[in-house]
Amino acid sequence: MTQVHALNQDITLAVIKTACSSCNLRELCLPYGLSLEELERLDDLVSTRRRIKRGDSLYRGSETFNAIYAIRSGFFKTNVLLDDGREQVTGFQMAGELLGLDGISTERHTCNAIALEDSEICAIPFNQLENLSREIHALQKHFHKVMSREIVRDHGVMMLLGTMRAEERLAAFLLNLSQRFKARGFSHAEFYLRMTREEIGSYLGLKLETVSRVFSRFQEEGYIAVQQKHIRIVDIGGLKTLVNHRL
Amino acid sequence: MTQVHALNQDITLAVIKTACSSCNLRELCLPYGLSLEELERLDDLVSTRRRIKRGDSLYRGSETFNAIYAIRSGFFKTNVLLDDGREQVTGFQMAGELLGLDGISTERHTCNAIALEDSEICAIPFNQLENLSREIHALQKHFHKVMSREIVRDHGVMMLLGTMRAEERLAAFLLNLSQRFKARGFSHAEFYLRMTREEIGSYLGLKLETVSRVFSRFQEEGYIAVQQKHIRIVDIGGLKTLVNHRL
DNA sequence: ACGCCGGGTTGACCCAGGTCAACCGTAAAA
DNA sequence: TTTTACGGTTGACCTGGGTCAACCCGGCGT
Repeated sequence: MTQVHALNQDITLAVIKTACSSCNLRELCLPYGLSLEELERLDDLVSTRRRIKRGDSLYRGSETFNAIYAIRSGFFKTNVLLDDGREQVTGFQMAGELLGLDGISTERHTCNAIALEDSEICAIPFNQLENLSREIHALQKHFHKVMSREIVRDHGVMMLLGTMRAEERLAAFLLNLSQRFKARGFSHAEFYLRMTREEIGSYLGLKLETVSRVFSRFQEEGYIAVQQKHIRIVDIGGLKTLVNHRL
Repeated sequence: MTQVHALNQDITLAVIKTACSSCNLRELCLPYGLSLEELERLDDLVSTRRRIKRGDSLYRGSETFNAIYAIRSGFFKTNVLLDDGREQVTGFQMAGELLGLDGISTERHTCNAIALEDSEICAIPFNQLENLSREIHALQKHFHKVMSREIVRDHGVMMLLGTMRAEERLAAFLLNLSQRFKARGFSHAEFYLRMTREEIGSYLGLKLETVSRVFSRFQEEGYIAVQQKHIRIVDIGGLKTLVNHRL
């Protein structure tokens, strides 16, 4: 069993060995703003690339932390579980985004990262990243910005959870996804949701039935066309209006 | 007018000139884990100390970012405003905690930091902090941990806003304050709330009336004694039970 | 081809917490 | 000392979204 697993890993490593310097996500990801020479030094550091199958976890809460992860392809959710079983999805992450920043503070992960589709990740040993970022100013600067961006993003979610009604939350959610797909060169108007209604609900502080109902209402009112996980945004301006102006 | 202001600042600076190395918050704050020699280098960096009067803001959203702030004494809230006037309080900060980390990502502040009582802060120019943290390994490490801790904290708030009922939120809120006061050497069982019911409500995604009612109910049920802003926790175990076990 | 199952939709009903409004207490202003 | 104003409390009522339950649909395993 262990042997088979190890074998699989070797094959996996061989297949997807790819460098930051040739990764088309480098402008979204950690290498942003680095010179070619600096990029190569980062390459040396990112030795481990790994596939994660849909439903498997990249890491789990309470595991010891020693690396952060960049998503090469695929889609993840992070969640936190309460003793009594309640789940809070704390984020959805897509290609070019970093996972695991939560683990730095206590040197243990504080949430679970679960692949919502077959994914590939690059593991970046954190100690080495700290070492390198002491030498490469641009890397240090960018890493700090990435961490800070995460904090700002979380404040946005707090705003959403604390002051918005269901329709506003879902409109904001769709607009956010749309904008992120667009930044990755995909259509901003048409995409597949990788997560279930229940996961969306957990993220937005709503029940799955409410998510479903609001999607239906959005469709009736001509904002979007939904069919299961397929979303087409028909009236993006309408959604934007929904978010900011209380009815 | 400007002259008077400048004069006041001079006096202020003279009065509260104090070094990190002799600050009794150093174990909670940025200097954590530094050697004496390292501490002195950090001292050089923290040149500006400033008083903020109750109600005044330390910084406002969209101001350009160039320093982070350590609270020497006092109490702050941070908030974000929506176009239509809705406010979301994103956090309450007390002595030894850092403010302004949100500004790193875009080099502009993304929220307002407002003093809830007369306070004193130390401004730490961020560029210089980055420079120094490239030289002092322990400083770099600790700064990363502080940023990460902020992310973890925000996940906690998301959990609270996304899955908890009003009583659970308020119990969690009181326990959190209690624990932070304790860490600063104050009573963990008896303290003054620096914020209004409305601000608590905004932070917890509740209306001020609900906050008031739940406090009254907690009092009836013997968990706490409230009188206006004065809180005494009578049954800390009871509150803890409330948080984790859905009734 | 069929049945199963997990995810999604929809309806009927309910309740936690929001809303609106009256009133109170304390602390600063006059 | 009195006045005023702001924060807090409490009550009556309302409603958005939760709950419970039935049903639907599409993909997968047999």
